[in-house]
Amino acid sequence: MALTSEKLTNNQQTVLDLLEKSKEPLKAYAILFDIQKKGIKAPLQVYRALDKLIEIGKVHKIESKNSYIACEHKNCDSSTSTSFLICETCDQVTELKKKNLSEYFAKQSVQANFKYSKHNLEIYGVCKDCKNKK
Amino acid sequence: MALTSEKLTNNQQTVLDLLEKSKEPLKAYAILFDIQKKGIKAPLQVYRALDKLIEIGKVHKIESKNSYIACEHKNCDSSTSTSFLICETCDQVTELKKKNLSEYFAKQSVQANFKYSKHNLEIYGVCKDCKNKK
DNA sequence: TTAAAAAGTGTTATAATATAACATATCATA
DNA sequence: TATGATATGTTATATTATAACACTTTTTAA
Repeated sequence: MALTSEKLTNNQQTVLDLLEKSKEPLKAYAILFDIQKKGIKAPLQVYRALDKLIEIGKVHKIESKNSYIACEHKNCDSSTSTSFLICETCDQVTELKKKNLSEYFAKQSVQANFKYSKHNLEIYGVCKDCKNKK
Repeated sequence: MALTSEKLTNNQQTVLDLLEKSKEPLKAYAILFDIQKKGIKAPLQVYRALDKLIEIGKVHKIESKNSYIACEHKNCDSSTSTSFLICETCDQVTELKKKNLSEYFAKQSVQANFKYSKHNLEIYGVCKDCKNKK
């Protein structure tokens, strides 16, 4: 079965729905707090749902913030690489398409005699909206 | 006073010495365990030393591994950006020089109308040594 | 179709990572 | 030498994440 049409369980769908509604990345315990009304009571239920969603590429983890965000790309079927623009002012996160970047990193890696497999990139700065507000 | 000649305190020097001896990145509690014989007894003492060492650019954090590594570059005076090659086989980490990468990311950011400030890049793959061992 | 395998659930407990708060000490420097 | 900044030692606690186990549901394939 294609990953993109994979059927989610209730817990997985509940967590994904919340992340897709959110403008910012959410922390696991913030997710837990928000969905307790839907019968999810324990951290493990959240972490297990997140693990699966990450595995199928619907959710990404932002490592430097211990936060999770729904993938913005339609039909994303991969959890391998992630690239983000993170606004230091408003915490909004934008996901970069990764094809060019992956190719660039693969090239850079070759120079170090290193076989590229995947990457996480977190770029910090000021987003469009916050630049304009100044 | 130039950052590169900044005098370290005993705790800071003890933590830095350990990280510089290590082939791999170390976790905070692993550092604590290793230096308890030197009078450091509590996690906070380690975290405070790490905070300072990171601030002056002598140590970097590898976010996806919650681990810390001594900077390989002489006279590194900045904690802003980091770029690593991380071997999935042996856990060795190589730090990439960041100038080219920073310029590249700054350019990529402009396209998204985003003002680049700094980045963390973690590239996973197989290092030279592990490729050869196969 | 049904038995076996795989995946998911609910729950309690606990591990691993990191910071708060506060009293005291050290050090640079004016 | 006092004063302000930085660091220290300590206890307690917050935050993030996983282990273990019994049970249920779904998928697969004989």
